[in-house]
Amino acid sequence: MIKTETKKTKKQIIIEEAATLFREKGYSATTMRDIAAKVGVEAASLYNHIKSKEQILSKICFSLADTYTSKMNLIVATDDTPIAKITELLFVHIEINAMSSPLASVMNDEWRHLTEPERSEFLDQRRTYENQFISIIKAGIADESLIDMDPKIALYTMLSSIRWLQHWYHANREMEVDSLKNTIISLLLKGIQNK
Amino acid sequence: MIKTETKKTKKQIIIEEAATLFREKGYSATTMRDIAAKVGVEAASLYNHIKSKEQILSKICFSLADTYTSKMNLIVATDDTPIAKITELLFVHIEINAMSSPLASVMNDEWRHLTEPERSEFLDQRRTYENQFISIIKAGIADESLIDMDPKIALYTMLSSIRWLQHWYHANREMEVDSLKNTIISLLLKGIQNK
DNA sequence: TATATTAACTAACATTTGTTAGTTTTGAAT
DNA sequence: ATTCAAAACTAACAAATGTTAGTTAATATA
Repeated sequence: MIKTETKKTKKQIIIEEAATLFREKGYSATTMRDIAAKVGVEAASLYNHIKSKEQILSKICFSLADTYTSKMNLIVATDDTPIAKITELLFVHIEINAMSSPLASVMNDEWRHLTEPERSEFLDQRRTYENQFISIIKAGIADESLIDMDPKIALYTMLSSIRWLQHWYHANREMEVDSLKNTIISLLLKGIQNK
Repeated sequence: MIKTETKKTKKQIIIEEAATLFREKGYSATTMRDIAAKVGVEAASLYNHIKSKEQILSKICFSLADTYTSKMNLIVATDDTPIAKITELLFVHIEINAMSSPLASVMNDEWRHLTEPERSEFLDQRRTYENQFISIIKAGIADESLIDMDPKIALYTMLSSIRWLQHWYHANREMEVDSLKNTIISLLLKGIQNK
């Protein structure tokens, strides 16, 4: 079969519907029959397209993890200032968490239901990403564009601060994405205090 | 039986062990038999102390929600400046998320498995809390101690930024809690950018 | 049209799940 | 020592779960 890019494969549809359910109810509380009903098919028919329930989760986690990884590699390769790099990375996180589907919620909250060896692979990939991010923060501290602080705390606080978007934003679409971006970035760079 | 405060009731033990498991594996993936094994008892014996699995979750969510609510009421009643109030509230959040048991994780991540009417009650209580917090932020914007920004974005970003502690901190106990507090508060008030 | 592959279906499976029933053990108060 | 309630136990349940087997319908290729 020729795969055109306009038409989604059934596998993709299954993964997307599953992701929506995983975000709503969590991985464990979502049954194959739930997913099948959303797709419009019997539960057993899902297995013509996917190998197992866990493979669906795996595909979700790694597809988004790969997106983050490749973005990071692009940004690392530039000779932007540390602050410019961080700003760009935060843009990526905001965009993915605010806009992109339920994938972000699922990757962030349900990865722990992966079994070995996928679980370790996922954590390795995440650790690599975090280390790259921390190097950028350290470079910013070194050239004194950032205040002297624990880079790990700074990283986790920044990344964590964006996570609420994945739960809240799709219910509050009235906010403009660009103003959202600017508000959050300004908050993280300059804080909330006046002067 | 006389309830002394030094000795935990079996019900409390069950709830604590359950909370640990709910944080590790999630509510749905935790079975009554898992909990029973941790308590050192058969699954059926749990029902001499608790009414249902969901009641355990309910107790966890509301006990911590009540802690937040009463802290908020204390702080609202003072005549501190908005920034002082916000700082104090953030201290509370940091302390609870970093120190206090698995309750925080469970309340934050597993409340959606509550069924009605508990689910709505919980959400009502949370909304009330958030509205009180937002009022404080608005007061700070009004007296120009805070920069002019969307109070909702500021609130969610700040509260969300602290959540990583519940997942990460108990694995990284070497950090001092006080320095952790100060770093995060400074980051949120003044940002990461130098000058 | 004939053929071969893809993907749907029904039926059933072996486990696992939360929970109840009924019984025995424990331990404190009389 | 006897009593009685609290709390443990064993056994079992009905429902739900992920998945497989076997079969039929749909669709693309020859």
